[in-house]
Amino acid sequence: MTNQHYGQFCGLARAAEIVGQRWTLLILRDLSVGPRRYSDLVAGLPGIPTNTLASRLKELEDEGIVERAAPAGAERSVVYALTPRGQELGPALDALSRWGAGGMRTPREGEIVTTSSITAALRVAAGDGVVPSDWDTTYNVRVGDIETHVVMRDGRVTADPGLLEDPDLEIVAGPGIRNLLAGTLSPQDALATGVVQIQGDPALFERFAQALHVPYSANVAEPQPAASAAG
Amino acid sequence: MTNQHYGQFCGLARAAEIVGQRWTLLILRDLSVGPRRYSDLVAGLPGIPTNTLASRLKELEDEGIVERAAPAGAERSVVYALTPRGQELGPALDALSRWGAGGMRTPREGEIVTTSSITAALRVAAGDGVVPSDWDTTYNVRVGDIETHVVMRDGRVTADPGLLEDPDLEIVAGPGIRNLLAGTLSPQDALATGVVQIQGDPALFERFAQALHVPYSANVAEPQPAASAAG
DNA sequence: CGGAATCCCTCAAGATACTG
DNA sequence: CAGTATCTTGAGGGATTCCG
Repeated sequence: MTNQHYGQFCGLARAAEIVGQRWTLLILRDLSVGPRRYSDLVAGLPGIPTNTLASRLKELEDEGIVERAAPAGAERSVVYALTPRGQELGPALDALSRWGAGGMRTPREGEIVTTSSITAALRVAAGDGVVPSDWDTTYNVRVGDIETHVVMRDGRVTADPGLLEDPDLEIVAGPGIRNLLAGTLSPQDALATGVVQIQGDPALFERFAQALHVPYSANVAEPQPAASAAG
Repeated sequence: MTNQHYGQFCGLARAAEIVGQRWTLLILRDLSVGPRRYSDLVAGLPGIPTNTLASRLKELEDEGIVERAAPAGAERSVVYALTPRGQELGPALDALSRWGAGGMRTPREGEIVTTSSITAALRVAAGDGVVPSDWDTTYNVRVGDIETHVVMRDGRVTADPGLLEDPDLEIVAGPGIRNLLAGTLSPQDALATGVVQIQGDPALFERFAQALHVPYSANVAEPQPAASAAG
């Protein structure tokens, strides 16, 4: 029983045997953004032991979920990518992300964001990725020292790591940008309070907030509030 | 770091901290079928250590995902149920179930099915649960010694544990019924090969197969085939 | 330098017994 | 019935070393 078998002929049990392994969901999240080298994964998953990462990658490869791209020719870097079977996990990862996002309020002590986490969050926030086809807007989004960009074009919205050369709008924020995307903070208030700073047309910022949404669950129990009458 | 914190302000990471715990997904699956007593859970999760179950239930209660129903009056049995926040996990559990089901072929050595696993699978197989509103059909479904029933009525299809008194169709099968629901085995072949036995109108059996579908991934890598030229 | 394998240690989880 | 107590095991955390 190496890999946590539950002994049940059940789709959820089979899924749990894989995504229930520590770090696996985050590895899959990073790979869902795009192919990554081993060192990229190490950098994007602070705290992961290198042997655990190596084990997970091997297991996922054995399961047909991840593939190693052979270091062809002068390229001396092994690249890991999701297989088609791995990509089929997308809807499940999205659903889990939404659920988890719905329960997020403020970052816990020491919690960080990574390029992959922001990019994945923006993609999930884009939902089906459909926007009005006459939108043609590019955004650079910086959260802390993380750099990503969003493009709305041809009726689609996409999010990817890195910055664009000459975006229509520059957005700089902290993790509090989550409240904007959750709808608990209006674009106007986000700017007025300084939670988000922009450089460019504020109308494009409203468009940004209009196209991207993360859930906000009303059913979250607050962990031990001050003993008096809590909201 | 008791409960596997990943240190990332990310919905998926937060979700992983909960559903990544061993047994948690299966506990949630069982509770998603309906409220359960401690002993029900123990019985439905063969192999779970009782202290692990107790820990999980406590953690899930602390997270606001599960609630203990107080043993009111003469009832001396504690009942666990999903909170609204726990029910919000439904789409994620369904997505994971579908993905896992897509990778299932035949049961591994010793794998079993449980009442909750079958019931949950039938619910997932029902998709959005919509059927033609003129269908009014009841089924008893036995898989091994597991007893469940399916009702199609008022345009909805539901699945629940236990048997009905006088169903329109009795279905008896093994885990191979999965191939019927996956579409890799026709209702006719299922009957002809004896994979499924029915008692009642075969047309109702075709309706059953028509309304319930589990995924079947074409992208599954078969585990270590004979060493020669593998697909 | 990127991509791991190895070592050691801790703690979560497995197994079983026992109690309110 | 609903857990707690105790002991054991092994996966995973952390650092270092090795290899190509």
